[in-house]
Amino acid sequence: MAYTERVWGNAGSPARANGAESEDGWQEFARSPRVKTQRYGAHDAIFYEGDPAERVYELIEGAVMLFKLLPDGRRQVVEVIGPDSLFGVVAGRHFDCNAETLTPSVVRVLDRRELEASPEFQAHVSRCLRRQIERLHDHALLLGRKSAFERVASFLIRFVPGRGINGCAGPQNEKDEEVIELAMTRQEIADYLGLTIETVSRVISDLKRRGLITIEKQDRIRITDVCGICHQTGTR
Amino acid sequence: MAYTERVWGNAGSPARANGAESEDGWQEFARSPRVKTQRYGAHDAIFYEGDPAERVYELIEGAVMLFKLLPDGRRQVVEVIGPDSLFGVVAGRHFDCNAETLTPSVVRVLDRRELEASPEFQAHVSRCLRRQIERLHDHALLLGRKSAFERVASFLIRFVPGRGINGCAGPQNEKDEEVIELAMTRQEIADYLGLTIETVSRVISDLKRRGLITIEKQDRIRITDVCGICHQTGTR
DNA sequence: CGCGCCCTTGACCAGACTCAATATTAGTGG
DNA sequence: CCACTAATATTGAGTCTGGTCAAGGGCGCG
Repeated sequence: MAYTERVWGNAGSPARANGAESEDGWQEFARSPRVKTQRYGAHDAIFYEGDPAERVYELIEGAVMLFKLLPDGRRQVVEVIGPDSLFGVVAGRHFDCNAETLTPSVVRVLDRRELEASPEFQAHVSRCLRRQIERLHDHALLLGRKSAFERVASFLIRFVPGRGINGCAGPQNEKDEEVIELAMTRQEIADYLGLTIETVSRVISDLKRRGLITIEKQDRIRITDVCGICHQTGTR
Repeated sequence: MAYTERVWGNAGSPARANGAESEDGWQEFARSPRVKTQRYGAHDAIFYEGDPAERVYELIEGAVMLFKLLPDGRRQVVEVIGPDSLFGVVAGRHFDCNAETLTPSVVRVLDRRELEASPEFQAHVSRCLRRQIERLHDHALLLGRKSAFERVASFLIRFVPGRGINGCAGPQNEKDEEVIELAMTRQEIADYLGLTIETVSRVISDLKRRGLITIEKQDRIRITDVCGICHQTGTR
C-alpha cells in the first residue's frame, strides 16, 4: 500500500504552510471519540449521489475520486482527492456526487452536525474548501479549453511535486526524470479529463514515441523529460 | 439596471432557507464600518489573476464572471456569480483567476484578514463555498461530458427559477414559457461553455428553428417550451 | 445616415469519437 | 512456473462534432 503514499499529494498547492491559521483545534477535534476511522479497499464506494449527507469525510491515506453520472451512463470524474483533504462537504441535504476509492484508503468519518456546530473548526473546513475551489477552477480551464495532449500532460505533471506550478523550480538534477504512480485506470483518467479511453491511450503512446515518457507498468510512468511534458500543458 | 435582478439568482440552489445556520452574525458584520460598498459598471475588472488577495468580495447586485486565461489567449469563464455570493475567497496569497462584471454591479468589499479572524463568520463563508463547489461540480460535468446542444440548453435552463433542477415542478401554467436575460455576449457564453462563438450562435439558431425559443433581443430570449429545452440538457 | 461592433451563416477542416480488431497485463489454478 | 482467462490497454479505419476562416447581416449609437 506504500505506493500510494505520495500520489495525489496535492503537489501544487500552498498546503498548510500557513502559520497564521492554526491547526491545533482541528487536530484535537479529529482525535475526539466521536470521530471514527474507516478503511476501504480499492474501488470501494464511499457514498452515492443523492444519499443523505449526514457525514463529512477526511482522507487520511490513499486516493478517492468524486464523480457524476448522466442518465445515459456518461461519467465525469469531478475531483480526485488526495490525503489531508475533506470531501462530502455539501451545502444541501444530499451528496451531489458519488465517492469511490481509487486505492486502498483510510478515511476519517465525521458527524456533519457536530462539525457545523463547532465554529473553531470552520476555519479548517474553509481552508480545505478554498483549496478545492482553486483546483476546480484549474480543472474547468482544462476541460473547457485544453486539447487532449494538453489535458494528459497537465494530468501527468500533477504527480511531480513542485513542478508544473506557478513558481516551478525547474529541473533539480542532471536528469529531469520522475517516476509516477497514476493509481487510475485509463477509463478513470479519461473520465477525469473529459476524453475517451482511446484518446488517452493514443496520447500516452505518442508521448512515449516522442521520448518524453516510458511506461514501466500500466499505471507507473517514468517521465523522462519533466520540462518537456510541462511545455505540453498549454499553461506556459 | 433592474433587468439584472433575477438573473443569475442561483435558481437551482437550496439557498438560504436553512434555518439551522443563522445569518445574524454575518449581517451584522457586513454592516460594520470597515466594510465598504463599491459600484462597478458593466465589463469592469474587479481583480486580476495573480493580484495579492487581501480582500474578499460579496456580490450584492448584478453579475460577475470569474475567468482564467492561457498564455495564447484562450479564455475559460470558470464561474458566473449571482447576488449573495462570495468571490475572491482563495487559499493562497494571490487570486487564482480574474473577476469582471457582466452588468453594472454592487459589491461589498471585505478585509480578508478581518474576515478570517472572525470565527462566527466562517459559517457564512463555508456555506457559500459549499454551494460554489456544487456548482463547479455541475459545470465540470457540463464541460467534460455534454454536447454543444446540451451545454447551451443547460445554460438557458439555469435562468428559469425552479426548473431543470432535481425537484423540478414541471410547467406551472398553460404556456410553458419564460423570458430570460442572458446579460452575456455570445463570446462570454462561449468561453463559459467551453465552445466557440460560432457554435453557440448555431445552436441558438437551431433551437429557434425548432420552435423552442425566440430571440427578443440579442441577449433576451423567450423560451417558448421550457420542458423541451430541459429535455435537451442531457440531465434527464 | 453611417460607422463599428457583435452576431449569424456557410464552406471547409481537423481533432476527438466510434466501432472493431488485436495486444498486453494481471490474476487464477493446475 | 506455466497455461489459460478475463480484464484492460493499444491500434487502426472511418465518421462526426465542433473548430477555423471568411463573408455578410443587423443593431445601436453618434
